Amino acid sequence: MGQTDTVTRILDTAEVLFAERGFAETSLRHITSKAKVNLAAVNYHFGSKKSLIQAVFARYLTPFTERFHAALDELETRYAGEVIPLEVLLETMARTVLEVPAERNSLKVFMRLLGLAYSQAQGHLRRYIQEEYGSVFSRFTELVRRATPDLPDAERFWRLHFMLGTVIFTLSGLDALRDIAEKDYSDRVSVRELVRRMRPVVVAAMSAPLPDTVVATAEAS
Amino acid sequence: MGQTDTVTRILDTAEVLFAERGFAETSLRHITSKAKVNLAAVNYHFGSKKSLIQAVFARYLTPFTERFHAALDELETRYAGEVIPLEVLLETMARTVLEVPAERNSLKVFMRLLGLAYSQAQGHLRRYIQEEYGSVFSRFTELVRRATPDLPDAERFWRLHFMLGTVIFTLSGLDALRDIAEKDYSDRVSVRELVRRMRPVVVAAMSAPLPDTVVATAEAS
DNA sequence: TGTACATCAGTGAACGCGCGTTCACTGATGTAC
DNA sequence: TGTACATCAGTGAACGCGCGTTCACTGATGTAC
Repeated sequence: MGQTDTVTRILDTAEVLFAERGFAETSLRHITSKAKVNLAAVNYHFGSKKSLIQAVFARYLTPFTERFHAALDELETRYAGEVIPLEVLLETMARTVLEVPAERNSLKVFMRLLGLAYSQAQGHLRRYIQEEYGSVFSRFTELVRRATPDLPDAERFWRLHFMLGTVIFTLSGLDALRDIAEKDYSDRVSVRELVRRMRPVVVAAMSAPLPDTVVATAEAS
Repeated sequence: MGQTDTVTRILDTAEVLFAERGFAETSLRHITSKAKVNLAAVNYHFGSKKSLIQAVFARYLTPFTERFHAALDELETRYAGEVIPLEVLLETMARTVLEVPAERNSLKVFMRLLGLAYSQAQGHLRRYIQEEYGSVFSRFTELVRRATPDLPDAERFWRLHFMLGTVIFTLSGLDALRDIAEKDYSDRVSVRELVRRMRPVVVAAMSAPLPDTVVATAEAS
């Protein structure tokens, strides 16, 4: 068994188990026994469990960042200084998000990892992701700013995070929600299908009217 | 130290630590030492760590369910068989959500706990919440159904959860987001202010056009 | 060409540690007669 | 009224267990001379 093989088997198994059960709840023993690899191999190849977790993320984030930058380059060239419409920006992001994990593993796993990373309050993970993701996300928000010139900056900030909440919550809690949807509505959805359903919702949310400037206590209509 | 005191100290400390660090990452030793209570007291009063987690939820959900039922009773009386508008339903839920934790602890903690509960894929917690408090949510979604008669059932389910994601993500990561908003946009918001900003976004999201081919996909209800 | 040594992926067993839980016990208060 | 017993919140120490990590080791392959 060559190095590449062992390392890959560990990463493949780890990402699935992490997504299924969370980081703390997944032991190295579970990973290595399922991957049919020696227990000590994780520490030999990655140094620690923490580094293994970061390595799992890197396999997604590095190609994502690369492709998203490329996609934005392409858009900027195509629109040649013109404002890129919001729908196009969102569509491009969605396409890139769907594209990258499709080459390796499922989007669900990636999103659950992202959701877990966000819900880790102490967050060495969030900091690590910020470093990998930061530049491409800033670039994206700047383009969104130009596409929504009537939105006050603070309002746009909050709405983007409202939508980030939608995406992360839905896709990271996917199994739970899918169980309920199937039980109550006989509705079996793929991740792709869900992302498609989110699109008009996100566009409508970003284009919603501004809240009333006067804070009223209870307005019935 | 009377029973009430010990039990309350455990619950008060546990909910804060769970919200900060997650369930698996918070040990009983950490809880009991911070609460200045004997380690064995948790198992004495609650039976197990799992039951303690459920008890923490019950302290929020029981009063919430009670008040929300009462608020819906009042609405149904007021509208006397007429359809209750979506805005009114959302406003009523928002008011109840804001009201309950204000009596005890912070809304932020409650939302973080909810977010954690949903992201546990294994989900004894989700099942517990569903069993104990499902009825009030069913009642609410039935009223939402009447207020949005043009939305397919499955679509409404997903959109309600998209919005649940917005609320949980935003309010549970409140401190961090608020810091960024203030630093970058000089925008200081209260929780009440944020909920006000969410209202038009949520209404727009629920009223968004259906995705292109949604009816064509396999779901025969 | 043969010999000696270096490198390195991989291994099996053990390490110490923190975990949730258990258990025999205490001491205060309530209750029966 | 006094005595005996019951109840119950709370305690201190220990239990067994699974955890991440370490370490001395193997065995295959590469390299120097």
